[in-house]
Amino acid sequence: MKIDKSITNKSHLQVHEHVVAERLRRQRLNKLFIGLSATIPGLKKLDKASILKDAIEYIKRLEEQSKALEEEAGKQLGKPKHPNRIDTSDYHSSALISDIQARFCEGEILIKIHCKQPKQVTHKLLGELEKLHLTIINCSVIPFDESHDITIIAQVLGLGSFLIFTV
Amino acid sequence: MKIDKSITNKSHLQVHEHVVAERLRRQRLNKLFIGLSATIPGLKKLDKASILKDAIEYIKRLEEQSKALEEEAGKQLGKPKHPNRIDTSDYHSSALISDIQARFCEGEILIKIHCKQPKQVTHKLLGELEKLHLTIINCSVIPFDESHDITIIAQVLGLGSFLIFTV
DNA sequence: ACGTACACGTGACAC
DNA sequence: TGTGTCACGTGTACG
Repeated sequence: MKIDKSITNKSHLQVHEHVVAERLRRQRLNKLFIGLSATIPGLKKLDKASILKDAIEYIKRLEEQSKALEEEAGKQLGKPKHPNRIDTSDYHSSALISDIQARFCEGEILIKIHCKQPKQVTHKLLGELEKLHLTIINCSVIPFDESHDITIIAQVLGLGSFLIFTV
Repeated sequence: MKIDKSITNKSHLQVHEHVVAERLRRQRLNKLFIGLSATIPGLKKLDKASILKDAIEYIKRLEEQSKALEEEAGKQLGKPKHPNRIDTSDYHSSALISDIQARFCEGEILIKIHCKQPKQVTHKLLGELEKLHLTIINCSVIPFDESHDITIIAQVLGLGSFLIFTV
């Protein structure tokens, strides 16, 4: 049974370009398969299905491991549920700060705050730092999206550690 | 032109089984592709090539992160003297920086450097950040004791985490 | 002989 | 419009 070539109005040249393109695509895919298999350690079967399967498995393992390590790093500092998060209810109640979060690591603290009135907030914060016997090393205020980001670096007297306030 | 079927002595039933088997294999592969794409966060194109490419990329990112976290954990347990210290020999060899130390916590990195020529050092650092596809959020330079302290805040593209360079 | 895996060319669909 | 991606059936090689 003869197939009518006229229904597909592709020229022979176009058809050949199509097969060439498909060839290129295939070998591109295969390159990626090889690359993926190279990134996976302990892979014995170079079967495509095995590559994909072990890739999924490996990614999940890495994610669990990373999460576990991060939690462990956080636990070493005390607070279990939200690692390194400290109480910031006092600042929230002042209604001056739209968003604040804080973390600390090894005696260093990082606090991020979004606020509208940087002057009042910084003044308040510097007062708090004063109460805590902290030495201000650096303080910078930059405008960002109609509000401000403030970064404060403070140092604990006596201790060598720093407090990093990124407001 | 008639094709001689006798050279391939497969029965019709056998041929059809072959077709079915290939179909099953294909859909098994596709299931794995879907599964792989599900394990990769922040994946927009569901293209096969993109899935493979982003999978490789993501695995490498996770490996680096895990390695970093492991080093951190190891140093915290084993060497209590300078926790979280990373290799800075490259910068030391430049003789531009008198002292540098780096720490990181929860995907955030803190680097402290003492240097005499802040311009060159910051330029060098910003170049490195550029290479790492980091977005510079803030950069401040303050004079201190005849040298300078530089603070750089950068953000990892795609990730929500920050890199804090306090130079 | 059988099952499995792969590359190939081809038609179809989408942007 | 063509450029890219996909699924399909088929031939073929390996264990």
